[in-house]
Amino acid sequence: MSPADKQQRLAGFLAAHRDSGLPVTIQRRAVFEAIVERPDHPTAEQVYRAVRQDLPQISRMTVHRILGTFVSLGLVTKTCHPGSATRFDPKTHQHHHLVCLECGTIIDIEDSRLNSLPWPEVDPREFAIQDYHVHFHGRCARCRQKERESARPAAGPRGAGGPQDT
Amino acid sequence: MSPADKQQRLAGFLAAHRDSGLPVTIQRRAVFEAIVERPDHPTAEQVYRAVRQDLPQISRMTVHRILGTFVSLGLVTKTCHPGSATRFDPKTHQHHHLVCLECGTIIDIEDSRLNSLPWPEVDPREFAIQDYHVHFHGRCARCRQKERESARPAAGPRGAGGPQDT
DNA sequence: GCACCGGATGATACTTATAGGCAAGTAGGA
DNA sequence: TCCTACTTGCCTATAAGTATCATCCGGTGC
Repeated sequence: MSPADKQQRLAGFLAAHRDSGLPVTIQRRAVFEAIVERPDHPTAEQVYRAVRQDLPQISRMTVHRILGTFVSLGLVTKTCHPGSATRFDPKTHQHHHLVCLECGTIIDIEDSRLNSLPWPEVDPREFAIQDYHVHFHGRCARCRQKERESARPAAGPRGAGGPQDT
Repeated sequence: MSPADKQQRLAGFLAAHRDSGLPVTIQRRAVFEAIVERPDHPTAEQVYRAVRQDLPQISRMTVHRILGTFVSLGLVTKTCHPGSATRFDPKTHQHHHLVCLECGTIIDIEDSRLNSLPWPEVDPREFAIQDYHVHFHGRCARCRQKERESARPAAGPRGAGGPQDT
């Protein structure tokens, strides 16, 4: 994330607080800075550990509460993957995800073709659709590499840079 | 689910166990029967409660283990929604979900237009996509009804059948 | 029908994630 | 600078999921 982008996100953060009448505490600022800098999709626990580098006395509970506040302010979105804790995504515009079925890594996808899908024909009295999100499931490079290495333990898995057969 | 469908699913269950060399225990059979009968997407805890009606002595641990086994056998799929526990879906063919952002209810969508989406252009060395899943977010009828009722507490929220303004 | 074996089960305790209450502290405005 | 309302940090509690290990049971060979 470029410094200019970061400044812009920070301005949005301040504006959202002003508009809602919420005070801008150093904890909120620290949590926000910790989350916008990350390219990944951290869990509350990961955010907590990152924030503790700046604010060692912050409590886990506070991080949870602040992340909840950010979600209601629309500053971050919640996402999740079966078998792992709730993750927080600093991107709020429409985008989609690649999810590794083994390690749970989430990778962002920006593909405009996916932003204009047909909405299913649902009776609006039954369900009011607001937006959608596509999860592509599969296996990331690291997990596939690990699998290749463990599949041939006797054939020299570290040999000559490894066979790039994909 | 019709009795014929259920018989077919049960046959698939038995075949999957035979093919994998796994024993068919009464616990596994009970968990499977509890999950195929449900039209919703129960959590492990809900499956546990349902199974206890037939097998009061079954442990929560066993239900978790059996559901994990079923996922690896491909008999059920895991799904999840931020803020709620992992849910299990007895449907294994490609389908999509409506997810209520308030109560977490998950409703199945069968819309063939969503089954042939363009896959994003990802370097196959970076990520091997296997399948995908579309989540539509919004609010279900019950939550919207509740909101309407709480939005006008002084205007007679129970009056004359309620204004059907949707 | 019976015995055996490997894997499954059940009880318990443990870990992790999240929530509520309350006193003390702090941001922001007068 | 002071005041007030909101936030924070701590403690405890709850829920979901996991690890371990002795015991039990399904499946198979005899």
